[in-house]
Amino acid sequence: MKEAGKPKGEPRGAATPGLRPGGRSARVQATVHAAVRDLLAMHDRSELSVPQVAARAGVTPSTIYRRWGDLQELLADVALERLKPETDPIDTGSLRSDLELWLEQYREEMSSAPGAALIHDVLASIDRPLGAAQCCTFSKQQFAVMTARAAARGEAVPDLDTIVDVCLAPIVYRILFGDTVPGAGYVEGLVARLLAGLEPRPAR
Amino acid sequence: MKEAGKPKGEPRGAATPGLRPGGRSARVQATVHAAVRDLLAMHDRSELSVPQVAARAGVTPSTIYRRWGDLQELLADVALERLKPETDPIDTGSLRSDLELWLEQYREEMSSAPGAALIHDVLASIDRPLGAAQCCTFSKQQFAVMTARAAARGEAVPDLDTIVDVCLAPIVYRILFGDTVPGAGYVEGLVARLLAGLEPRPAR
DNA sequence: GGATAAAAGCAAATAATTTGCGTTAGTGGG
DNA sequence: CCCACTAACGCAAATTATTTGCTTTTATCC
Repeated sequence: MKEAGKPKGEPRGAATPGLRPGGRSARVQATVHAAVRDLLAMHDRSELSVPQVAARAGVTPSTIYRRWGDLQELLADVALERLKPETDPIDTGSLRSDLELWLEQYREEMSSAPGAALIHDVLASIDRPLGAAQCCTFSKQQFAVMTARAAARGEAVPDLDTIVDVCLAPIVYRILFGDTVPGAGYVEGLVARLLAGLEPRPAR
Repeated sequence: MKEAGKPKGEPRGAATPGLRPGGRSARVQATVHAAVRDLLAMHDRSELSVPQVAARAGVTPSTIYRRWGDLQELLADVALERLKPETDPIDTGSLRSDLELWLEQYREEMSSAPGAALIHDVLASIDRPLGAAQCCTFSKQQFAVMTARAAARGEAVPDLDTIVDVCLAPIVYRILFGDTVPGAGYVEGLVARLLAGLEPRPAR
């Protein structure tokens, strides 16, 4: 029996944000995250357990349980951090190629087994569907940078939600549901569809 | 430690298909499925455990472990069955309204907490990403029925993959990633976007 | 009907998770 | 700078979940 979901007394924080930004707490978090990354890189994820992570991180299992709740939450936390973009999207001079480049790179990365695992981990978090939302926010922020630049150049730009719907969602959907794997030229088609709907002003 | 993923000796089957279609095996499967559904309807999913399901189903836990592996696999199996459409999509006379009706119903159902949980459960299955693919296949089969009817009426019909990309993927994406929740009129917009790309080629 | 083997039951062994309590170490007030 | 305060950690016992070896039941095929 895990724990009821209703009257939870907030024992576990979101881990990343500041519970006690200070020394030890942050140190433990970093160590545990590193341990997860290492173990994930070495063994198969089916042989990953909380006690194992704890041992490698040099903390007791109860520390992890108290702070993250269970393995899924911990994995989601780690995955979210890895999904956070570290740099702004490359500026190629046009929205079309900016999008094509970024989306193609995203597709490439998330089509791989480890990439898909990241998305799965983020989605698996039960107590915190916030993680998935944040993951989506990351992408939208990247799109926002691109459209801002495009708008500054005088290009007509689509809505952020529309970019997500037309270009990002299909990629993610196909990865998650293992539908026909997107091949070369797929991303170009999505972007073309997005930009084709620009001048004609679709209802929204 | 769960079990390695590579050299698995096929101890657990896909559960639903025929390992031993006959009497007892099928009976146990039905009982266990029912137990999961009942418990899921009663308590919160955080207080759902294999031993609990076993107790309610009147089987020993080891039976469940041997057959499904773990709780996630079992939940995925149950969810997949519930996601299987039991009837053909309603024939309203046009592809546009057929799609609008079906997608709106899908959106409505999967936006709810229990609906979203079904999708999550299907995706959570590790040993069997096939479940998710099958889930996608269900939807495509529904679309196939609609487009076949439309084609018989002489309507121009889009590709199945295109329907998934343009109409289904955005809905699922928004549900999973908790992005801005789709409101009224959302589905109509998606279908409009899909069908807009059909006849009016001249648009330039 | 009887041989065969898959699937289930049972129970002991192992591993994971929870929990109470004492200890360590950031944080804020004097 | 020192002290009180408390969040977060460590430790270990208690609980619960999972695995596993072996036996028994029961479909399935001759």
